[in-house]
Amino acid sequence: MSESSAAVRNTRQRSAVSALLGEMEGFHSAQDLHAMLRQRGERVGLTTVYRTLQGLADAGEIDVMRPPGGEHLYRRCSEGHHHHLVCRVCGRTVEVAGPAVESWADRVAAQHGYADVSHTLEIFGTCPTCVR
Amino acid sequence: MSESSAAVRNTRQRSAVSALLGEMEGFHSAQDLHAMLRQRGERVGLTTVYRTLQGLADAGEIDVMRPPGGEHLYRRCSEGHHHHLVCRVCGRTVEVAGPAVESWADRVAAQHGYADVSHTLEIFGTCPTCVR
DNA sequence: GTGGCAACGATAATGATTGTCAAAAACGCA
DNA sequence: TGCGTTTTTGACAATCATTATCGTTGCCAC
Repeated sequence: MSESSAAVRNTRQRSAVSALLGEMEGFHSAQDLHAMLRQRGERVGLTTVYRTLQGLADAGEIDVMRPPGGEHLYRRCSEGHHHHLVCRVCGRTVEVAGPAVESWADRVAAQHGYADVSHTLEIFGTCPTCVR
Repeated sequence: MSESSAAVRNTRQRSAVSALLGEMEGFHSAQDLHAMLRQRGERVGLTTVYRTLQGLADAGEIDVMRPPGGEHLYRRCSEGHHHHLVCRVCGRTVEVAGPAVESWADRVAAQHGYADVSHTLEIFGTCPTCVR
């Protein structure tokens, strides 16, 4: 019943997922990542991949994006809070920071008395390459 | 063969869905709306509700929200482009406009050469009532 | 009235995510 | 280092919103 028992253990599978994310560029779905691990010969269950990704996301170590009509995509990205500019065609992604937006969201929420504020923001467009 | 052949027909079901949305407050899922129509004795298929909602959303007549981990929610709301501040607990929703955010998003996208820009933004928090 | 064609709708299919639970692995401690 | 406890794992089943199918219905133009 102690509160110190919330130990997170180091397991082979957790390391594998984390390592894979470290080398990957761009966003990938849980199923994607699972398939890649399999190809490498890592023996990891799909369930575990989901759990690990969720854990990492909760811990803020990875970023989750939910494109319209698709599965969740995960990516290791820079520490601070930021958003994504995603190409609608090829998926190319740029990280963008918008301090003004953050403060605006907080301000608006506070005005209405909302507490514990968070937000999601994605920008979609067609990247220069795909425009042609 | 005229270009006017993209006729949208007036059907009982389409009217029913549209009318229901007109009287409802707040966001509701497709399944919700379908159940309500059923209770009223309107005979409408679930498939049709989905199709109709999609059509209305494409036409910009209703608004779609995709809360994390849940189903799509639909709502008839004001014409212009706006965003939502949603209570994480009770779902109470406030429409908010953020002209600064719109222009910021457009500007950022343009800087990176992205065209045909759109974006999604939702703010989540705990409303005053639920905080207590 | 009638014919063409879009809309409907019951049902099945899809597919990502989550729940289950026994077996395996990791960590703390002696 | 060895052992018990507790977390974690993973194969499989379940869930559940959404989409596809396809024969039938009914709107609308003529």
